[in-house]
Amino acid sequence: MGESDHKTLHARAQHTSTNRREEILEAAVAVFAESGYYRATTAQVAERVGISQPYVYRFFETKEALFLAALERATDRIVRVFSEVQASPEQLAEEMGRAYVELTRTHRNEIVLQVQAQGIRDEPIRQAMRSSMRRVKDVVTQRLMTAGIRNTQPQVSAFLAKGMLCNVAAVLGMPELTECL
Amino acid sequence: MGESDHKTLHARAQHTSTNRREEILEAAVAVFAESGYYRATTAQVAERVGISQPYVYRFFETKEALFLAALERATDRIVRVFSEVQASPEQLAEEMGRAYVELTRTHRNEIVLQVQAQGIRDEPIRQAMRSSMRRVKDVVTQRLMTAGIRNTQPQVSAFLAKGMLCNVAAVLGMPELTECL
DNA sequence: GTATTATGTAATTGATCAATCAATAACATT
DNA sequence: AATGTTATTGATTGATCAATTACATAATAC
Repeated sequence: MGESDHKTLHARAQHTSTNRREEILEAAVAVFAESGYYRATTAQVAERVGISQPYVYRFFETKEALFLAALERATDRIVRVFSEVQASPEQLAEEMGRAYVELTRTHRNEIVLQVQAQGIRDEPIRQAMRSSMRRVKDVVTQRLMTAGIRNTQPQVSAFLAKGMLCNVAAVLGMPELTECL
Repeated sequence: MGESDHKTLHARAQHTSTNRREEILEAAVAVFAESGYYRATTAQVAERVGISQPYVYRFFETKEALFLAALERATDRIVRVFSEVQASPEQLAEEMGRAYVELTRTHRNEIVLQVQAQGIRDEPIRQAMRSSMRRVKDVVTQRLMTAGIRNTQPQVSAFLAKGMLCNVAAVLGMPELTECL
């Protein structure tokens, strides 16, 4: 569905509709990551932005829709990071791994969101997570293939596997799990 | 903490206190796995056992305590499975992998519980999950070391990583993620 | 300078649940 | 029968929240 709807993009940080949407989304990432999808309240999100709770519903139809948007933003960033890594074919996988570890530091909240969403049983969220996994798998596959790496699939799987362990390590705060990757 | 409290252990499947506890725990695994920790209600668990909702609280002080017990049961089984695998040193890791994939089929619900718990932000549950990861890591390390495998840590990490991807594949119902491991 | 739209809030509702409590039924033991 | 214990429930409460409604104010246009 729609997400790019910017008419007004003055340099000034005005409270335009689009800005608000962004602010809310950013607050949502933080609040959901901190409290988890179910315990997080729309009031918390509102408070963080400095608006009233009902006003959130001007921008997102439901709490679920808000969460899905936050989740998509996280997936977008992961895909973007992978697609932007520059390295020689021999070092590509390694560099992408490094970039991901970096991501778990700079945008931990978005990673936390992904791990949370993996465990959520609501069908729309499960679907979003399946889509997320597919998108990430696809970009990794495409990059490794373009780099001319043979027998791509096992490499991709191993790469994703490491990513999943990274995630858990980040979420649980257990860096020791990640050391020997 | 305490769990063995059996005075009456007739062959007969009476409604002894211990039996009830087990029944509730088993129901809880299923209900939590199906609905997720937060959406699952103690009433659902009770209904599944065929008892009243308040009666659940005779056996578990809080919903959280019930979830923690269910989670521990899941971890126990994983650890047990790994500790019981028999194979030559060269095939040990491979066989343990196979055993785990088998586990994700025979006791999917318990695996689902683990993935869910990874994303839950309540401190007692996070602690339980850290403990769970440590226990699993320890048993894998111990087995690989005992089998005389050199440079254990990287092997262990790679093994755990694959496990995490297995989990996600199982939870999201995406077997294709697991094929090329 | 009034109509209209965008930006916002306060107040409220309707539903859901975890948890408690007082009571009862069923079963042993003496 | 009297006494005690174990297993169990119905009724209720207290709190939390997503979502709605109805109202207010500021900006823009006409």
